Amino acid sequence: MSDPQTKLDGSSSEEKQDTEAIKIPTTARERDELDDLFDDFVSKKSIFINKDVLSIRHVPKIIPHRGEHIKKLGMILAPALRNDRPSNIFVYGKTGTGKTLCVLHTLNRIVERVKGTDSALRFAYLNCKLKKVADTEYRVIASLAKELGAKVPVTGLPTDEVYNIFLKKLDEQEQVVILVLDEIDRLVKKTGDEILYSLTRINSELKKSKLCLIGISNDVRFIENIDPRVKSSLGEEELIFPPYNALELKDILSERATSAFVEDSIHPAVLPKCAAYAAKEHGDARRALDLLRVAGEVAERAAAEEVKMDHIREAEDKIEKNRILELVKTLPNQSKLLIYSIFLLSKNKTDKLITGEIYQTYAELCKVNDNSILTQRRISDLISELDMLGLINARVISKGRHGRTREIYSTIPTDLTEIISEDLRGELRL
DNA sequence: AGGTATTCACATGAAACTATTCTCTGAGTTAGG
DNA sequence: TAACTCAGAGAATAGTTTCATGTGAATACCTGT
Repeated sequence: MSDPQTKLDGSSSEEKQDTEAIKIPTTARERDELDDLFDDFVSKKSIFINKDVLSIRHVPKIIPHRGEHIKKLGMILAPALRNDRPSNIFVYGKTGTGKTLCVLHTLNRIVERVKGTDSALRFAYLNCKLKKVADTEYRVIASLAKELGAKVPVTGLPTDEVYNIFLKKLDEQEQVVILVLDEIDRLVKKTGDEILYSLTRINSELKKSKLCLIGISNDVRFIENIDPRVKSSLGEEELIFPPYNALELKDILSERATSAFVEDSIHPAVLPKCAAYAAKEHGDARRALDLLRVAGEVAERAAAEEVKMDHIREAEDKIEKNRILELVKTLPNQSKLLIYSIFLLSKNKTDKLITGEIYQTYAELCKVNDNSILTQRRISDLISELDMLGLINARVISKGRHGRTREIYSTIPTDLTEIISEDLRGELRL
């Protein structure tokens, strides 16, 4: 999959089968533009060697500028090698600072080390952000139990029953189990800290096995307002991941770029530019990698042999547009109607809009679309939400005798509003 | 001219209501001993 | 008989509505010069 050569081979043979299946004799067809395009693509050298290296899921062998952290993690977790319980760890850092990466890397290495010996050690990783998987107490415990190989029904059992199943499975054999709870702050925000309390207390109920918890959070204030008992036991060891600065980001990028791109296919100014862009956004390595990947794709599509600054600029634009598009797509229907009315109004009007006229347009749209009309009170809240998302700009002003209202204008570039409007029109049957 | 009161058009808060999702329970079903 | 499945009840939650109160400055009105 990762090797472009095999990928191309695979798809071309598939294509052949397909054409045979629907019985279009290739010889009878005139060569057309598409054939040329495919030929071009196949014959041309790709500037990528392995694009997967730039994806978020990729776990690289070398993690630059996190040596200290990995070492510390290793030191804390090392007792597991001797079948002792390592201290619980609380890991904190903003998104894209390499928390998850370092933890998984260290755990993989430990498991690798244990392989072949008789000490039993395993780890389970759970991302609490994922809806429908780990966003309630029941689901977390059920997922954990599943990770350990127990069968748990999706619903129908009392929580403590699932808890018992989990406990039983855990205590089946003599082993050290390391539990990684990623984005633990979300879990606690949604369900409270009871699970954490029971998980931190679980060791006293276990006879054979030992459990070690690693909590990963994006939010440092999170640890301040949880149950002090949980706090002290989860935070036996704490590890803070500071954001990367531009120089470190550049190192990370060049590290990955060497295995992702063909040699000499990146203009020297490109990596610093990517790094600077991400450093601006609180040192998020994810962003930097994303930008580089998209820039590479842009360059490849433009048949360039080198990723240049122009490609970066285009990629930046593209990523931003994608972000907005995704954001709008995931909005609830009522908000979509609202934003569509804002687009409609701002098309015919140059100056700023106010809540009242938006509400009117929205109400009419609802009628046409056979949708229930929300109250102005609610719309007022929805407008604030759109403002927080950065889709519109709104501020409260007082117009004296003419009352107090919000001044609103869309911050989305006009060419994008056209695209979104088209989408919405189709989706909302307007 | 200067000061005060009014007024507009919503903003903002709190409480109440509603629909949906979770969790729990008990009853029915199934499979294996 | 244990394990599983499932429907229904109650609890929790998110989304909304209703009602009440707050807000800031343009404007209307008043007062004294």
